[in-house]
Amino acid sequence: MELDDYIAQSARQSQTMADAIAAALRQAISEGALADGAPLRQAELAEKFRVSRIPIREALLKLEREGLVETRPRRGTVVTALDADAFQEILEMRLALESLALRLSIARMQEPDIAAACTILRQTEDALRDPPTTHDRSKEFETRWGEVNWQFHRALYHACGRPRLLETIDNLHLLFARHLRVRLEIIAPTRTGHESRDVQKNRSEWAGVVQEHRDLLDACQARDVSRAEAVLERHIRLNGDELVRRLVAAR
Amino acid sequence: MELDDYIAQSARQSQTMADAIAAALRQAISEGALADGAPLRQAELAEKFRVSRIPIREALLKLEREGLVETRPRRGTVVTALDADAFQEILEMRLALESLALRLSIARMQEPDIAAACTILRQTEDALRDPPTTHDRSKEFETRWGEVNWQFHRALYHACGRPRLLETIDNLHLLFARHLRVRLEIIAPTRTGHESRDVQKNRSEWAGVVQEHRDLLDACQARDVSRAEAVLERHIRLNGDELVRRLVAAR
DNA sequence: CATGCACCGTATGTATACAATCTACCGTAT
DNA sequence: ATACGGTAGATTGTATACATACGGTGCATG
Repeated sequence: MELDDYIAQSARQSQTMADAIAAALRQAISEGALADGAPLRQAELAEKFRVSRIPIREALLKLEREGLVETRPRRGTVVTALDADAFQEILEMRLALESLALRLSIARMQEPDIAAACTILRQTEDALRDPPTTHDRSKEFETRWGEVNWQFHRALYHACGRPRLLETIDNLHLLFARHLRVRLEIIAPTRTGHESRDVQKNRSEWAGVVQEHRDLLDACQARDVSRAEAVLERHIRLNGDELVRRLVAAR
Repeated sequence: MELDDYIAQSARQSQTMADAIAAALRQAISEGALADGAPLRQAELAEKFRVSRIPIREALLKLEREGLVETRPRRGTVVTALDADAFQEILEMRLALESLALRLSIARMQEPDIAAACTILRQTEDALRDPPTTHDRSKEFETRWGEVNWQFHRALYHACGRPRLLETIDNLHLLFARHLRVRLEIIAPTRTGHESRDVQKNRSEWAGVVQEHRDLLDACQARDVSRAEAVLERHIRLNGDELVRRLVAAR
């Protein structure tokens, strides 16, 4: 997918070009279309998006805010590269803030909130029952699954009614997901002969995740804060530590 | 203090005008020189800072990132107004993240870190022993004290070695401190006749804060994580809840 | 042969100029 | 009198053009 395609999606729903471009770049970077440290030259992007460098610069500033890119004055902007330490740090922050959001959320959760989370959980299960067959669809599936997976978490936190907290959590997740994807591709690139085994392995991993989600929802319904937090902590830690381990092993 | 003065301070140490202007505006807003909801018109700022609107726009984008201002497309930028709920939210986030930072910090603290915190604590005590006499100096004193107070917290968290975490905490504190200042001015404006009583009251409050800081440092030296966290939580909560109470009572 | 310096290409930072849109005011019609 | 629509002013968003600093290459020199 080229940058040109990203822009078309968000062009009309944003009120300014800078916003649309920021959204397009955000998605492109998040999907791993640009490698760690890849330079983002203003003139090049301006040509691609058919705008001047002004909205490009403003879009890059927004991305810098989110930690997706880094700019050194007069030396340009590059996609942020996160090492294992940074990954660990983001994980710890997620743990602290998502625990907080969950705790606050449980106290204020109503029926509709639980119903929404339940619906998404079912979608997750459906997605899991319909595994990808070809290699091309495997990656698409992975992306889709990652999204719906995060939607579930968001649904649980939504009732907390803390906009800044939710925004920060979203931001951290974005960073997390991007580097999760990039690193996994580097560490375990899907080779032609090993597709099915990789998918198989992921399927069983994901089944575990779904189970944890179910536990989480149960605890929320029961308004059992301490159990919910324990499950969430374990949930995040399991996935995160697993990855940090692979990262450390790979370097 | 006029905006022109702010710029002079940071003009030479920043590499771009946008950065310098962002720093100047940040300080101005933080000090409460601009009221909640005050409009920041680009042309006006451009004239004040003797630059074009381009670096102004970029500075405003940086401030938007930090939550100090809010921009609605084609409708301009205003200083962010925080209500009691937002204040509560920021307090909760501080609690979660500062606890995390402190916990991580204690595990990695070395002698120099403790010595640095100790030095700052002593400065705090000195500042307290030298109270302001005139009304003009009272506000200046308050600002200075707030800074050194925060420096102590920073010193404690510094050893954690988590740059993103520290940045986020700093950002939250900036928002917190700004609105603390603005709200207190609104709620209890220092009238000519009541200066000394106000200062007196603040002095006893602050003495309590210093005592808590000492407890905190003790717990860190003893590497007693749970005690340190308990003291910190109580410390932040006391100050915060006190303010939220006043805010709610005042509206 | 290594090292330091000067020049040039390239990319970013900023100024000026133009376009688009929002707000406020005023006139008109009901 | 009030509500509605249109126009003018002001303000933001973007394009184009210019200024400036960084990095590399080549040459001169010790």
